[in-house]
Amino acid sequence: MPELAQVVVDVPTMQTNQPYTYQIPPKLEKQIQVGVRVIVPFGKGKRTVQGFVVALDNASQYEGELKPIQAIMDLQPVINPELMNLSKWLADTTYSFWISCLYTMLPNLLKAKTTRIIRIIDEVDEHVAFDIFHGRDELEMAAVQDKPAILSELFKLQKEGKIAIEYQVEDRAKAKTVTGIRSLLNFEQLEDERASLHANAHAQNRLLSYLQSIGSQVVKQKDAEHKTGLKAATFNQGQQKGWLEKTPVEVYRQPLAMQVTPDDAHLAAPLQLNADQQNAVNQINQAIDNHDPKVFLLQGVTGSGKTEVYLQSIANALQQGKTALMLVPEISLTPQIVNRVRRRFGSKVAVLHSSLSNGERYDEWRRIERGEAQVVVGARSAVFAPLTNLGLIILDEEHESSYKQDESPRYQAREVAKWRGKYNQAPVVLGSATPSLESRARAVKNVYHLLRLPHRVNKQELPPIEVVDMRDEIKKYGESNFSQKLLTDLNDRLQKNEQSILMLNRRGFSSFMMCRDCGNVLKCPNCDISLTLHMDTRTMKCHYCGHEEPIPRECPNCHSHQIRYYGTGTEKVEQELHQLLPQARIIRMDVDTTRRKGMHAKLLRQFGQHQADILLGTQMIAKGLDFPNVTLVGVLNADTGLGLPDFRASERTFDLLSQVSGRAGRANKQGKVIIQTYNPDHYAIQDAKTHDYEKFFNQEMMLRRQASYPPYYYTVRLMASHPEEAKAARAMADIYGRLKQGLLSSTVILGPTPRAIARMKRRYYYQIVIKYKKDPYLHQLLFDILQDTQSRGFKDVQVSIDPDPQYFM
DNA sequence: AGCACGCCGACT
DNA sequence: GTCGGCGTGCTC
Repeated sequence: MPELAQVVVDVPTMQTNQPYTYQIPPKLEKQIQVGVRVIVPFGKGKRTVQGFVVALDNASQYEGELKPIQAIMDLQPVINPELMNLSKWLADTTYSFWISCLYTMLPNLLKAKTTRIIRIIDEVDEHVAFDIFHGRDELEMAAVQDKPAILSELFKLQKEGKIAIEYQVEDRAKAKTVTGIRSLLNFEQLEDERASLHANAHAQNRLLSYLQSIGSQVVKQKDAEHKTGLKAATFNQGQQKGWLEKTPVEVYRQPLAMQVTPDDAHLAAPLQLNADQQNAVNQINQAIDNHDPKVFLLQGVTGSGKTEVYLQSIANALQQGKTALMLVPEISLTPQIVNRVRRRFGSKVAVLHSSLSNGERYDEWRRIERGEAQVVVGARSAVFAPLTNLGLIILDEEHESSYKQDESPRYQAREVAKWRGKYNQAPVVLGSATPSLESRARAVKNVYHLLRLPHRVNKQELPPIEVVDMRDEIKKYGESNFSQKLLTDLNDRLQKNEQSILMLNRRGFSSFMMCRDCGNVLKCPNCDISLTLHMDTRTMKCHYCGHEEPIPRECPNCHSHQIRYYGTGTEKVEQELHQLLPQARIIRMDVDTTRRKGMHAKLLRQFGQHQADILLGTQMIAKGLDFPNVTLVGVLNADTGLGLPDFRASERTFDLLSQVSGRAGRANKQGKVIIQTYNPDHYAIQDAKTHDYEKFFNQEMMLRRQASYPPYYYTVRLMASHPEEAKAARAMADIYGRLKQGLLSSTVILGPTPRAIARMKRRYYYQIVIKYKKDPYLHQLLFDILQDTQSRGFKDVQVSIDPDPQYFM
């Protein structure tokens, strides 16, 4: 029996980013396992924290006295051996805390909430008892946290021993329960009860029979009522008479209650594959069967039937007794795709949406963890789904930037998927119509295995794309979001009773209030950014810190009333469209109209049922939607992303236009795409127009090579922030010096420069970008820098490191 | 993070 | 002379 446990504690700092050794008390030694959560004393005082057991041991190098583990939170490990290994690798490669990585892999509910409670333990004077404690004998620390006067008073009382601070670690993970019943008597005893009943007590008589029929089982009371037709009151009588007892029964919450999970007997059959699809499935299946952790890049034009390839490969993995993980970008985690997987695999499927409540997410997670679901579909964080015996991992739309988490731990789900593939000896399939340059370049070098689906399943041509030069339009017809060409075609579709999709590209775009007299733009008081108008709440909001203020009636600078709203939001476009095409029925989809749970699905369903003629939306409508009656797709402003100081701007624009084009003419009707732009000659737009990925790839690779960007170079971004600009700049200059000295001369260090949005949440940001091919010193040096900046000499400076950043701005 | 220790300025 | 500010270091 091991006597010691190595525990990673929930204190996310660089200094505590290591396991601590604890004694295992004899009464806990049978229950303790690697991967369970524990409560341990940590530091001075009575402070306790949650932690994870990461190893069991018999000896420790630590000289001091070891404290004992106070309690175990889990009966079974919540982190299995694979995820334990993964968490360590994740912390190392993303420069983040081990504890943060462990929590990232689990549903939120397993993160403990610690509360500090102040309790009166001796006589205090009336002022304290009433003004601070409100007549009670305890108080939550959080209530007085930001009141320094009270805090210092409490501090004194603590010194005098009149109050004490208690720490409570509270486990929020609660299974949902309903009332269940269980018989307290055996068959004969129940029979005896029956003998003493009145002859007309039919209900009770029936209850007794029912109790006899269930034996010692626990049954949900609702089910029992349903089965017997008896009322709750009868069960209460039974309880009073001592026939039965009520006991909680654990149930899963019903996240998709509205959607039908088909009966496993009525699952949809696989579709017939074409030769290319069959070849892809064969190769993937072979890798599954041979435990070959190969990475496939499945490059297929929109409508080429990638999803069917995924589904049939998953089916094969299941047949081999293995499990499968399918990741899709959040934005395309639509009911359409989810239902398709459910129709094929029924109750074997677990879905991890971002829109699940914490409780629902916890329930789905437990279904996976207990092996009740063998197929998981989900967005980025589902890559940590606790599936065992993985046979296949799929990443759909692998080029999507949402696979990278933009806060610590800044992991790239694609890399995590590859790690798990290797660990499980399972193939990984990266699917895309427009692969990221990184992935395609690896396929060229045979690091990945390229599979192509060059033909659309219905043999239909890709829709013709027409590019409209908006500079000409404005000269001829004045300012409008709609070209004559687009209006004519929209009208035409209305006549034919066909549908259209309009997309407003919101990237690099802001809608703001500006004064026409003095040019003053309304800005956030905390951040270096203009406020955005939100009509739904009638406020101006800051997208970075959440600051909110009323819409001004006059300019705060010159008090002119000529303050107006600029920029194009979906709302404004919708209004304009109503004026231009009064007869058209429009559904608008953006963050405002889809915020409420289930609205996303509802709006899409309405559009699918042709309750509207035009679907107007932001990027969220570009992916994965498949409406057979849509024959026109319009992009109102194709190039707003091109102007951004971002080396992936062209790639993103090309992807977006290619994706959105795929929405037109999916069934047997010929579709058409109109792209409005101010940069009609840009290669990203021209190549999208001709559906020429290869040409775009070659052109973009050339530019990346010239400028030493990925995939030719790796990149890391360092950011430092401080409430005072000079302190942030100074810290960064310091870091620059250390990098310059410690790294190879072939490594390029850019900066330090203020970030594009230099001030956010009252802090100033500076950044450095490092470009390198291979630098053996980099990894350790970055860790050293993190360590040092979090201790001395860098007071209040926050430093963070972003490996392989998605944006440089 | 949260707490203690220890070193300097401004008060009873 | 002490009280309390904050910079520094440690938590098994």
